[in-house]
Amino acid sequence: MPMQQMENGRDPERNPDYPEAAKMNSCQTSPTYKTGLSTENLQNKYCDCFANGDFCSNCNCNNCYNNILHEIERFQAIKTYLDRNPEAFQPKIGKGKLGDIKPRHNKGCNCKRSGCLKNYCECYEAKVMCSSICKCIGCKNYEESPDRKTLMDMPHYSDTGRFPLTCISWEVVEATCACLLAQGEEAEKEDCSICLAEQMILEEFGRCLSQILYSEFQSKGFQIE
DNA sequence: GAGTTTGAAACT
DNA sequence: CAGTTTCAAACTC
Repeated sequence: MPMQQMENGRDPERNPDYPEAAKMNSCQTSPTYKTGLSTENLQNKYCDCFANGDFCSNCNCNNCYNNILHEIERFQAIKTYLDRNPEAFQPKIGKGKLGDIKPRHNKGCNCKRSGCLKNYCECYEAKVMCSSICKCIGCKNYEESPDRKTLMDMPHYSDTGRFPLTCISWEVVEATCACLLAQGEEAEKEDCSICLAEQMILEEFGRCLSQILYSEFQSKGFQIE
């Protein structure tokens, strides 16, 4: 393959020999990248697909090297990043310190102006609290923050058609898991079949969900029929 | 949809 | 390590 063709990859504007590329750039949920993954342009950490260790597929990126056709270049880029930072491809959200239940951002954020209450903040975007490893200024994304609570209580479900997640606290999650475990143990004690055990656990999960929603509606003053 | 703001990542 | 630049997403109008 000629060098120019290699460099232009599957970009239909730059490489007329890849007319099918136009069909492939249909990324709806993933981001759109101008740089893609290029051996010349190692700023490829801007690409979430690459950062997550995934191949680009159905993205709109131009001159993309993050695909099976450029496996060698991709491998070299991965190696470069791992040499520089062995944790480069680890997920950003980890479990925090040993024994911690709540997840936290592995590197922490560096927000200066958003108060960590907008999606610019990686912690806020991942729905985790900022922690001691964050270097943010004017942080309002902590458990007792009144600003955060106000934001969480905002009825944004009215325009999205969804309910806020504030009803599902970690305590609720833990309680639900405990109920499901107890149900599983009971099924085991009674020597139920796997099929029946699954059914019992699912039914218990349904009851838990109902109770969560019931409590949430009541606390918000909704009428329950 | 265009322009602005923001912060992560890369670079110096 | 700190300051600067680049980039793409979030946000605003």
